[in-house]
Amino acid sequence: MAIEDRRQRERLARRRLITETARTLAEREGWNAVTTRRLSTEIEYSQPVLYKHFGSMEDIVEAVALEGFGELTEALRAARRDSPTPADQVARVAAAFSDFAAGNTALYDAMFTRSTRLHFGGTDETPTPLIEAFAELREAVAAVAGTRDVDTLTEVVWAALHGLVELDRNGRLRPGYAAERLQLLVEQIRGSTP
Amino acid sequence: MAIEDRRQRERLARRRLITETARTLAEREGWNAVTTRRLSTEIEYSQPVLYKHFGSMEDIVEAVALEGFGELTEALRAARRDSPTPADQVARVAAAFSDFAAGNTALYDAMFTRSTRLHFGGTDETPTPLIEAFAELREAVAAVAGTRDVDTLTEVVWAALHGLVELDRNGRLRPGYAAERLQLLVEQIRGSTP
DNA sequence: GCCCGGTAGTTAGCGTTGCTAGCATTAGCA
DNA sequence: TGCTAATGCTAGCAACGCTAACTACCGGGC
Repeated sequence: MAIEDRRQRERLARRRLITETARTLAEREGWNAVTTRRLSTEIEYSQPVLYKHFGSMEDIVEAVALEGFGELTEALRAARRDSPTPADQVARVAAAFSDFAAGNTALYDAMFTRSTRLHFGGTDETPTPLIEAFAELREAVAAVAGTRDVDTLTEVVWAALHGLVELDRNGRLRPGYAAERLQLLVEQIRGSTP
Repeated sequence: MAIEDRRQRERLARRRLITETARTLAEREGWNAVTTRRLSTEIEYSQPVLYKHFGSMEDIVEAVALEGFGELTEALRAARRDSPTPADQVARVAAAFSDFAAGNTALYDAMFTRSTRLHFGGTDETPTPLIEAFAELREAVAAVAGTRDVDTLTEVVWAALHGLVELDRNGRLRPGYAAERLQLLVEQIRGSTP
């Protein structure tokens, strides 16, 4: 069985090679540059090899997106951990979210605009990385929610953060005021929390 | 010169025929169905005719998006006009925004995710429909802003509304709770306004 | 040690995409 | 009536996602 193990190891390694190459290529030249041909030459294999690992180009983006949600979770968790008081968590986590988006443009794109199939609720199971990232924000929000419904409030904050990122990215907001917007948003959420 | 007038009228009519066909086709079958070939057969002209009016497919989407911003402005204006008190405008306008997005899926897509080139600030002039739509929301927000900076607050609300629409649309939020989210958002913005 | 089956990986190609060069045809003015 | 210019078409290019069909090779059975 050792031989089968080695094969599976190699398969996994190549799968990771594909997603990592796709990601770095996207980060460097944008997702439009990530074509099956370009990606295959970049990994020094022929095109059909991609399809041994993924059903379609979209599946590759989805794999990258999932990886991104894992990293986002880590970033939010670290921000929460480093907060001096629970009430500060929202501000820290919000900033971490914003920084993550700014520092991983293409990755964020894969996570939030490029992958249509990563759903939340519904019948089919939600991918755990998605749940975990959301849960981190929820914890931060819960500390200042007061009488407000935590789930709803978290969704609103989540949406507001995403909206800010996306509109800012597309030049739909005044440049140079990102920090002010983020601060104002956090103030609205914190309300009169100590 | 009457002949030249007629020609220009015809050109304009065909230009509108293109954008309207693109829009209805997108609304019916999604933007993926709007290819240059499909669109050209739909308007009963050959492909190159499209390029006599627009530089690229993206330009067509942009034209549709601009039209959409005009209609959005109208919708927000009407919502504001029908508000019983100025303090109610935010809620009405927010609902109008949400309804607009729900009722014009493809159009909203063209406006907010499909058109990358419609910028706000910066050196080049911002398209007026964009300014006007934003201004309507700004008026509504101003009525409850209090000591908060109106521009920043408007941008935050604008972003939150967009984020809610987009995440909801992609199944990233709990289905069936859109109204609650919207209400909670408005409450945060209104604060303790009478 | 030799053959044989399954896997790995390739080449070549299909249908479709956005976009364009270059040719007809028609309309308007002299 | 004949010339010019605009109008609109056919045909085709390069690149796209994806797949069929073939070769080479590795590993286990006699």
